[in-house]
Amino acid sequence: MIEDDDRIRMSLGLALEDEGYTVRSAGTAEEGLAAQRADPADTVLVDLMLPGIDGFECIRQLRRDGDVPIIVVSARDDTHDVVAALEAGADDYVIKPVAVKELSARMRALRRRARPAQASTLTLVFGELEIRPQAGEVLLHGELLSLTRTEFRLICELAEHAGLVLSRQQLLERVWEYDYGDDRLVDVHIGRLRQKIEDNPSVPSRLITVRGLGYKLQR
Amino acid sequence: MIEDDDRIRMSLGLALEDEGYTVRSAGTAEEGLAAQRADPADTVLVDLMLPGIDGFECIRQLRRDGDVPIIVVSARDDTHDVVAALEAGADDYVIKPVAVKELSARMRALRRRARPAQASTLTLVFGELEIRPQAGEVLLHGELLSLTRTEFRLICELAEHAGLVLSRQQLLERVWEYDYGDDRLVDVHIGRLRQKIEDNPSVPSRLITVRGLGYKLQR
DNA sequence: CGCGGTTTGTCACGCAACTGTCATAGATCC
DNA sequence: GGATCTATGACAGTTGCGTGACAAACCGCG
Repeated sequence: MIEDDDRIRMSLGLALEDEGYTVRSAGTAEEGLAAQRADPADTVLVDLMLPGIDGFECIRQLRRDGDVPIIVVSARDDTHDVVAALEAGADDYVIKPVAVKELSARMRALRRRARPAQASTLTLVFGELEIRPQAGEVLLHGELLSLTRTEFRLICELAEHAGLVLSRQQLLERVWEYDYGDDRLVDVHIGRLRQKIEDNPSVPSRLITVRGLGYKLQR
Repeated sequence: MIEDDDRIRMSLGLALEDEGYTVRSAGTAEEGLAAQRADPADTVLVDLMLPGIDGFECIRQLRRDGDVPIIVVSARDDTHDVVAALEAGADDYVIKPVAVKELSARMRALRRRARPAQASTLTLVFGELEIRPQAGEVLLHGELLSLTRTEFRLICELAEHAGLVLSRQQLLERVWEYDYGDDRLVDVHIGRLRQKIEDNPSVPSRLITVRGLGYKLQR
């Protein structure tokens, strides 16, 4: 929720939590946008009258970053504002004060329409290597590889953070869901993965060792 | 547009045509539903106060037939009605009299969210395999297969997410509506389904096992 | 209400594939 | 040159999957 009026933020936030939502709120567009980038919510409520960046611009920026459902919650009951907000990329526009039940129903209705957050992760491409987390497929030179589950989860994890070094411990946590574990285990699986995704496994070009730190997938 | 008041139908219809829409209208839910079945519109506007079948029931039936965007245009400004209409499957609710510009903007906003051409889920085609969820038919090489209810729901679920891996737990939830369940159960039914839809059931080419993850229907 | 046939869920078993461990060999750094 | 880090082959234990058999539940029908 991006809303500058503290009281509304408080009361609406609590009311929505009663409805079962988890609410995070920001007092300015800048804060809200940053929060949405850092850790995206699955629905955004935004006021139009904001200090600094105004609501319309805020909507446009949210839209540029992704296709999160956006509902305007505004005190202004004016056709021009409604049209402008929807044009900017909002999905719905309700007038304050709003019945929480109605807002909640509108959020649910909108959620039904929202694309199941896949557009971004459908295919990750790294040159000749393509990874489709949803489809459980990895292709090299256009050909389907047969990876084991561990190999698959490992490469997905690396691909989601392509270019960043992940330590063995991080990988153990995320792929194996171990709290601790033997670093060698990661090595072994990296090795097996290289056999499959590297053109020359002994001289890795995609799955890179960063000595002392961990591994990364070359962008 | 499903609306029983002739004057509103007239004026709103003309106004929307000015906005560039092609409008067809019906005076009762029965007429409107029939029209939508015969030649689906890409957005439906519906009043709540209708003679015969009322607006809520009309929405439910439209929803059962497909996922056309539905906007309620009602004179009643009542939270209960809004919530009920949205629960029934409507996507938006505006109060009469409504500014045409606003209605038009809401229609456009909704259209952005509408799944492109999934309205035509009449037949899902996978090579020689055709699935008609609405008709309850599955054809292989043009011939009608006789599937059990479970097999049918299973293949529909897989077909709706063709190319994506569905885990056994996901399938249990969606096909069986179990919250938990035995993974073997899914295996067994997948096996039975393969007997019917695979040319060589022991070497599946359509209904693919993704080891450690689940199953998917090959696009 | 009872009767056939069909559908459904459970189970146990066997095969194939996968996993983690270890030991050894190799690479890199200072 | 020694210390540290990484790669890899082999192996035994485990897991995941497919399947046939079977009993319970269901269904249409007389």
